[in-house]
Amino acid sequence: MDTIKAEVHDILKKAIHAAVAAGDLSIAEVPDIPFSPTKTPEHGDVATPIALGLAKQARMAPRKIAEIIVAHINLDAHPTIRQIDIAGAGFINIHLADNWLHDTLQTITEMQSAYGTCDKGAGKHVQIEFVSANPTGPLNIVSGRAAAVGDTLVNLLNTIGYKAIREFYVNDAGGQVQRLGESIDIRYRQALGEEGLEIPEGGYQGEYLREFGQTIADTEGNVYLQLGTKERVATFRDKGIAHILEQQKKSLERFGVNFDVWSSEKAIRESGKPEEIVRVFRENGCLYEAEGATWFRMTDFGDDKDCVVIKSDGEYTYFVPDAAYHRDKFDRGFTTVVDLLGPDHQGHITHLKNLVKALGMPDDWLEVFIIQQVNLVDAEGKRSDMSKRRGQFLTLDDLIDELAETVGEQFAVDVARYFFLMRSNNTHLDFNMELAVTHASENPVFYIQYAHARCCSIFEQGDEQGLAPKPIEEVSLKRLTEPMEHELIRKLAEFPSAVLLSAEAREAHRVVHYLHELAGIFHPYYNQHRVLDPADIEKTYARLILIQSVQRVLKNGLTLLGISAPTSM
RNA sequence: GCGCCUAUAGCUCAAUUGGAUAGAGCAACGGACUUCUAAUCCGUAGGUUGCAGGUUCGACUCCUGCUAGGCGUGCCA
Repeated sequence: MDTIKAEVHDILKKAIHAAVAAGDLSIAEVPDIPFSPTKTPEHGDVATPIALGLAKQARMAPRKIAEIIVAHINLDAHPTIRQIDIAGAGFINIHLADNWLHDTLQTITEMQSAYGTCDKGAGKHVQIEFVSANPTGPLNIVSGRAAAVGDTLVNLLNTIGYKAIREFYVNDAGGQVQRLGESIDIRYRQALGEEGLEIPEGGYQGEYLREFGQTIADTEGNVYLQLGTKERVATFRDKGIAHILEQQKKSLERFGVNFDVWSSEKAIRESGKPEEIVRVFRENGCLYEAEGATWFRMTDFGDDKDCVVIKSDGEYTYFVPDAAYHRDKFDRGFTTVVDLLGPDHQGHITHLKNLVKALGMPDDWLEVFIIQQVNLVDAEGKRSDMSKRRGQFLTLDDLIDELAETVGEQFAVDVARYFFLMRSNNTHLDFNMELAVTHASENPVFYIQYAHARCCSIFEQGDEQGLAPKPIEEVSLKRLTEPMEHELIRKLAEFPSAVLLSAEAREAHRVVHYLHELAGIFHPYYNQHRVLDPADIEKTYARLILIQSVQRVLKNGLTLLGISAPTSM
């Protein structure tokens, strides 16, 4: 598709230049030629609104311009183009010759799992940082959504030629983990029978810490009571971080997400980089002292308030290690860095960008996206709130457990990933547990998987009937004459550009929709036309090639999303 | 108060970044299994794209002002 588009692009450009040279068209310069979607077959295979765009410059009616451009195309010289129409307000609709369709099938057959890849991002290194949940509790559902999106984005970027990695930033330093230590301390002492204790304000109430405290008490007894409070809390903090991080890793692995790099905030703080960052900020005049603290001039970057970077007690606020961490990313040589943040970090985006700017990194080097919140919706459609602090929330593991009860472990992961990926990043996602569990069979993910399974089933049946696929060279693809076959191949040809668009926009949901559309053409085709037809062997072989291609694209697409492609259902 | 996000069919969401008649899935209604898997298909119905202006050949998309909801908002990350 991309090569054919390039070819058509070239032909149109030459035609416009020829029209200008001949004096038929008077325009200062030829803009880039855009392509518009062709929603119906009548609009051809490739369409462009270029004539509409030139109307103002050329001071001519769009349809007239389209006619002039088309008049300068010699159809005989371009066998790939079967027919050119001018339609609507002045759209140029191009119908391609059938051998283009055959070339598409040829390409898919040759490339197999590589179909959809390109080298657009060759030589560029991208880091995607996502999840990065505090090591203070089990991963919640928003983290699950971020995990699915980040994981898929990395797949997409690698597919279009980037070298992309998954990175998790562990916030294992600072106030939050301090309160984790304090909370575990309370639970531990409670487990040993101490009474009148309460989790302090801002601490973690969750049941998981009660269990953890109990486990420590059971296995190690009261040895920690001999330590001073400060030392004991610090010990529990470190034990807690290690324990919870391990749980988080397990959850992510179960969800099919494997990070390439785990970074530690503690390590960053101890690396000397924060001091260096502060020095640079100070030298650049970004800092000043007030009220016993050190402030960063966010207002110099257009923000309405300055921010404290060093507290009056001498500790850094999160801005310093965050800036140092991004400096670290830059020093590691990434051409682009993508941060996927949770919904409660919206205000942090501009701060982060300002800090990075103050460190002299290019404006477009850092991309920040918010993965919006996930609302759990119950049977009545009522939204339930999630608060980690209050300890009432559904974890990613709970979600998969619950789905697995009905559809099994593998499909549970598939369904959860699909749900998380089906919406654009910054829309709030309503996750209807009841629907996902009780109406599992109506879930859209099965629609796509079922299409794949049906393809597999055809080959199984074919084998039994002695109708195994033949090599494409020995098949007469001209036998694919049905309009639906034409439509199917057009959709297959779109796959690489769907992947490219999705990756460049950092929007994984586009691939989901693409696959759903592909399945939406395949199922009706399957219903109306028999592939295996012993009465017409030639047609059967041609259709088997088509089905192989559909199966291949479905599988490649599902693999990008981390969703399985079952051979039977 | 200020900043960011969101508002599209009864519900949940798309719309290739300004293009042709705004599309899917649920839910509703009516049909199709002696034929490669009915987790499927075919059909019907459903809209002033929150409101009011503006920009232009053309607006769900961009600009301004409203309205409603969510998140955030100087020593948490």
